[in-house]
Amino acid sequence: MSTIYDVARAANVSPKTVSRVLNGDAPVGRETRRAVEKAMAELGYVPSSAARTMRSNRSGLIGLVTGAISLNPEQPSLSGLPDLFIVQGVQKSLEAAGMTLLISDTGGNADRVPSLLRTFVQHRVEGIIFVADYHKQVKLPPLPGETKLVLANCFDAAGTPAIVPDDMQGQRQLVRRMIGEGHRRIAYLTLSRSLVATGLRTEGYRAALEEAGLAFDPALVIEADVTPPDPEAEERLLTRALDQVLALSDPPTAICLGNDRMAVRAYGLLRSRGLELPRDISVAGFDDYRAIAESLYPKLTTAELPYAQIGARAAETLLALIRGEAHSDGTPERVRGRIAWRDSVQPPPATSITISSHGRKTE
Amino acid sequence: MSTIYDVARAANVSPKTVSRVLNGDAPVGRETRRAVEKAMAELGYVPSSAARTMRSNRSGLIGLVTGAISLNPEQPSLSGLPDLFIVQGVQKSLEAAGMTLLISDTGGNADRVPSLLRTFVQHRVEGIIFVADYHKQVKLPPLPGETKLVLANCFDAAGTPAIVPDDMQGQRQLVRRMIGEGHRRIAYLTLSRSLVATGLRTEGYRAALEEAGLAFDPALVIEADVTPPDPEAEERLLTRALDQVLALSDPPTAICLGNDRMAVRAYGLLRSRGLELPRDISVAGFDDYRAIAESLYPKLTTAELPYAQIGARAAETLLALIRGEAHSDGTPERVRGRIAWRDSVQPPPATSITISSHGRKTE
DNA sequence: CGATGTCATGACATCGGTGTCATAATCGCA
DNA sequence: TGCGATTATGACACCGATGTCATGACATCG
Repeated sequence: MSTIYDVARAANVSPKTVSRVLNGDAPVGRETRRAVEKAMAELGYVPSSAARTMRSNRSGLIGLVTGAISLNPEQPSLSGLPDLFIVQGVQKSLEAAGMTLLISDTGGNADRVPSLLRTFVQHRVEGIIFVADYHKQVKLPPLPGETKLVLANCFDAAGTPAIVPDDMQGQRQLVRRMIGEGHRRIAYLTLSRSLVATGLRTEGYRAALEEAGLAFDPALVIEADVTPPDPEAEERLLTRALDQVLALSDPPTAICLGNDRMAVRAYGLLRSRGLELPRDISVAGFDDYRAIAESLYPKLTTAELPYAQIGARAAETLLALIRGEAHSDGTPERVRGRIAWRDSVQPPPATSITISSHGRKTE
Repeated sequence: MSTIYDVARAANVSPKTVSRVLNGDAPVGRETRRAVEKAMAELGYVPSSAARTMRSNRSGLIGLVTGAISLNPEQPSLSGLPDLFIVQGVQKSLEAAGMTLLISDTGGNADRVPSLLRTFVQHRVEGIIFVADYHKQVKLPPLPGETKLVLANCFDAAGTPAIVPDDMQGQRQLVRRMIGEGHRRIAYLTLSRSLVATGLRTEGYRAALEEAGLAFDPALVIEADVTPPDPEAEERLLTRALDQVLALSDPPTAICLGNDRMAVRAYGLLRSRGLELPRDISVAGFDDYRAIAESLYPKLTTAELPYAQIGARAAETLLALIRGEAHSDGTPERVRGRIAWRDSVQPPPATSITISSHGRKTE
């Protein structure tokens, strides 16, 4: 593998001049530059980032830690893959900046984080991005002083720069739009209440109701999922919650589920109770897990978790930190997702509106 | 950041001795070792892989190219994520060997491969793994002579070491087991015939029939999907194919679909035709895309694509190559997946068996 | 016209490890 | 008991870039 010296010799210049051509950090004569470029091409020269790193302390590497890639046989694929979209977003932004991504996976085992970080330090990464599999608070092991760090899809108590999804706005927009379709009684069967997202989304749900002048009915909001995942409990909770809201004297015409996977199960349960979707009742998910949402019939209306954007923003924030631009105001940056409006939410059936004393629409 | 010299001074030894403690490549006195380790701990010393790479030409890095992480907005998530399990498998094996993974994503754009490879060369990766999003033949741009390369989930004409799923055996085992449940008429609605996997799986399907002494009926095998994905065409093809086999005078009691996503759609179509699953008809998928297979009702029986294992084998093969162990026999290594036997395949209904002239079972 | 600044280039030291070779002490065994 | 093998350690050069400083040729300006 040829070196900068080989190129210098071939172009009849000094190595330093070749370096200048490479980095464009000082003027180089037109003819000289041409000669150097020719020599580089002919020799197939590719600079060694190791050598550059050593002298200049810029490795061009960014470390990323995720638990995402990991498939945990015990714990199927609840969180699973989606946060890889975050990685994708990160990668795209970093590549544009000429950085290369070093990805490590905890394999679901938080104990391994220190060891992964050590590997990163060995490679002298210029910054680290920590990606969580779902919106949560984390506590990271202490990092060697100056390390630049950004959190994606999570945040910590120390005010480390963080990018998270705007769960509140997501649910709010979704419910607002459902109300726009004519729904007045909207149930919300949530993920485990222990999740950060659940609190925020419930806020969004209530905000949307309030804006529309609708009363908040606690009977319509039920925690119907658990963390960590447990197929049996999930089944039981969702079934009970569904039956509970359906049995209300004034039952909902639409149901929001905590995520798209819950929505899949809700489809099955509702059908087995003789309801036809989306005619008899509307259903909405959350996450926009496309492999699911687009395959179902009817195609699932849901709120997007803007993973790719979270990744992109995390990368941009980190690059800014590296450039030395102060950035952190201590509050996580919230990224708003789109509403994926598909077919599972339709205007409420006329009968239902009539039955419920909230009828205001015609026919 | 402290260096090996700092450690040497603190431990009162030469830098070379510290190096020996680090690498364990030469005997070091018990007391000396202890002193060095203490000094390293106190100084928080982490060796610079850049420096090591320069002198020893071992970067400890492996490059991995995938189109997988990429989300292509045009082309939803057909292939999408599953091959990330390959990455996971690779990572696990490499980490055990002390290697770090450099991951690059083509973003679905093959033109970017050369540029990604250049980045890898800059970082002096010791080998490269190329991961495809589905089993296919690929043609890679020429690599600088000696580069160690392994293909995962794909293969090329040049006989580059490659690891692929054993599609033939997967389908064969699946069908064999369905036959074991009593099915005699099994339809197979395949993915696009242009896919490598389709040919192999059809072979497997026929092999299983043959072993059971069942005749192969071409009317039961229909191409019912397209590549690249096109929601409209997919819908049309699957609908037509389903109706076609259901209308046969001797209709199937079970249907194999080309993948799990097709199975999801088949669930919907079959139900909308008044069939109850799994009572009236059995359905099987392929891939074992768990987020789907386990969420459906009934839970989908399917053949696993052993992504994690493919990744692990690819990593092991590459490590062997790097160690200089000749390995490539020019034929791709096939990795066999498990059958994920869930609830969607049940014994055929008695009536159906009676009607079909193949009846051999009772009741 | 001399002082100063910019362009273009090179010499040289240096980043932090490790390969090579040398050296001294100790050990095993003929 | 003597000699080759092994243990334990250090001196030194070197990997391939780049930072720093120096130098000469022009250009600009007061």
